[in-house]
Amino acid sequence: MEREDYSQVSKKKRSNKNNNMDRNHQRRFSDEQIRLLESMFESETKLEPRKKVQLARELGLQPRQVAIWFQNRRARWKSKQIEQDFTTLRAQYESLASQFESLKQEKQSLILQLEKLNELLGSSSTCGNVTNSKSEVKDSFLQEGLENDIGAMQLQPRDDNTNKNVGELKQEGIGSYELQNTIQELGDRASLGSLETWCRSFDVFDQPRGCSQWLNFWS
DNA sequence: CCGAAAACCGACGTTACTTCA
DNA sequence: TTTGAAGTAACGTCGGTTTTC
Repeated sequence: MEREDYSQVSKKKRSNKNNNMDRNHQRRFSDEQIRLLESMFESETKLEPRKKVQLARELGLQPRQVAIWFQNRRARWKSKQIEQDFTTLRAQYESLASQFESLKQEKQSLILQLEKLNELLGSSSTCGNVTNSKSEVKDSFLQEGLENDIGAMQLQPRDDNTNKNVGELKQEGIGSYELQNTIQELGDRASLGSLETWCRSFDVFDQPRGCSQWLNFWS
């Protein structure tokens, strides 16, 4: 259906508040005019003065009207872009937040394991006999059922001991000093700051198009 | 060549109005 | 029929760039 020109809507009373002729002439451009303007905008969002005059002549409009249409069209395009960017960033944020939540849970579980290991270490150090304490620790590992959980974890390769998993260390018969180092490693792994600092470590919010404002918005 | 004034242009915010649910 | 939200053409202002003198 064709759009109605405002000038043709005789039934409607027009306000006399505004005396400007342009505002009373034609409220909406015709479908054909819009179609041409849109196709022009698709090829170039800014018009050269000569093209503007030519297009205005083709459309039966004033060059000023064409210029204003392009200005408004650019503004509409920009706000659409902002809307799309917002949707994308929100999706990214939600995905990161969920990853963060699961890491927090992992952290909690690591802390629990640490506490148990510290308890074991405390009770073994009171004994004073290294050989005994080693076997007690081993027995306790088996009793607590931690062997599978912790033994499966590959530690960061910082030195000879931490490059091995706990199961291997136990096979070699580790002492309480080595065990403490191992616990320290676990503690390092379990340290998790805020979502923001965690994200920054991946440069997630260091994208070029002003993402800090979104971060501020969501934080 | 340099600098001030004028002209031009685009972005942005706003207004007045229409359309539609 | 009324009303509020959304869309749109046009405007005013401001700041940056180019042109003119």
